[in-house]
Amino acid sequence: MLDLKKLREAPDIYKAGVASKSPKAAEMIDQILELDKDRRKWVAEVEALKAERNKANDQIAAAKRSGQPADAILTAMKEASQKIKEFDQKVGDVDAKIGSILSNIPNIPHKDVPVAPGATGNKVVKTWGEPKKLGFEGKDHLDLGNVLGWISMETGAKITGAGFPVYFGEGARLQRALINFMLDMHTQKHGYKEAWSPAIVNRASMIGTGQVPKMEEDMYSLYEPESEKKHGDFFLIPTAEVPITNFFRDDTLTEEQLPVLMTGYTPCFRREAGTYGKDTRGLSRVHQFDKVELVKIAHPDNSEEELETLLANAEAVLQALELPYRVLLLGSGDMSFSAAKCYDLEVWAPVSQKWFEVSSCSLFGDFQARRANIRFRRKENNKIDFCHTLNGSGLALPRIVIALLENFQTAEGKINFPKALSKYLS
RNA sequence: GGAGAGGUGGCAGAGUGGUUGAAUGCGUCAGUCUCGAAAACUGAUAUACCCGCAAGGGUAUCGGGGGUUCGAAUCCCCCCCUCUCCGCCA
Repeated sequence: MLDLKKLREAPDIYKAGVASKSPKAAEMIDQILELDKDRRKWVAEVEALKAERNKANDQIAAAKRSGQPADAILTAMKEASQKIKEFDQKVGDVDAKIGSILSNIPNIPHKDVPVAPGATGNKVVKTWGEPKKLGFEGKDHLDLGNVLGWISMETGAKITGAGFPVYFGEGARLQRALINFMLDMHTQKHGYKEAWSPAIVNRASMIGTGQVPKMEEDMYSLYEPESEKKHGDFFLIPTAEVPITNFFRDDTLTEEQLPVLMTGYTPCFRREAGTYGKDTRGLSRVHQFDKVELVKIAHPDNSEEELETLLANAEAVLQALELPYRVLLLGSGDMSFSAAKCYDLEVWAPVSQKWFEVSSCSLFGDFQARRANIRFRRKENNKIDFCHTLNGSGLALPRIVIALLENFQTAEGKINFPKALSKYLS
């Protein structure tokens, strides 16, 4: 959620910022400013009326106490109250309109972000390791997974539907191994506190981190509007970012508590509507997957540095797994709705001959904190201010499995997992 | 799922239609006292929004939403949450 006050003061800066992510959304800013003018007019009027009514109420109370009649004020106030109700309605309507438009306007990019449409602004800022050459004709991850009996897309399709992989044997164990390996690293080496959370959240949480209302269609929803019985307005989480960030919704933290560093494993559920036929082979794009997430609630003064360490924490996983990767700084057109600055980590798969995105490390500024009302109190002046939020995958499993299988396969069709995993796979 | 009790400021806890943004206690902060500290005393101690350069003024907020009323923490309705008992269950 953008700050309406700042938007009012510097509309052009915001318009340019929003336009660099979504030209269409930028048009909505003028609408908002118009409505805001309206709103303030009505607020001023209704509040003046209420002030009058409050005074009259005191008079009525005083009259009653001393046994005087108050009929004249009473009838006058009856009318005023009717008017107040009408004006309140108007204010409420405008508020709702502003709120619904504002909640559909994306965050504006940080100054470091290249401004360019689509993915054209993305910049490779780092590469680590050498893209591997196998020296023999390898299989891609799905063929390997099938031959080894570790991955079955067919079984998943039978019990659920397309895009729900089932893992068997060592393939199943590999999931557990990766989750434990990553959680141990982040809690023991990087100072994160582990959380284990529900995978179902309410609407307020989805709004808090920005998935709803804009991307509601991409979310699995448990709401059944046509049903007589209530099933609650619930969603399956698309990422642990949602529950973990919302732990702090409506909280006012002390300055000493910042930064909050939290990690957690959860399953993630994504409808991926409209992406059919694009990079969908095997594990590249699935509807349910597992992920270890990193979340930070940071002080606004040093949130940019926190993004760099968050990125380094995610990179450490890939380095330990000896997987060649590159870091992309996303351009404005390719960033997610809520992000102000975002790095993608992409890992190389030598048989698929592709880079696979395994992590997005994002700084949201106060965009999510405003929506979720996550604040802190400054020690020096006792004033309350919004926190900054950050998060990044650390990491998502399926594409790591792709990279592990393809990079570490032997000519004999076996997998020689990197040392870092031996403790978890032995 | 059934029955009951409850949800008030940072915390505890009054308040059942009118000078209650909310008694009182605790906590916190500042001051007095002290070599310093404790104690005691004095004062301060919410958030959001609107008007205003500011000083300041105004409005709203007692789990959330709606209603009754000139006026709601207080009355009515719906929802959420917590606790106790029963049922069910990994």
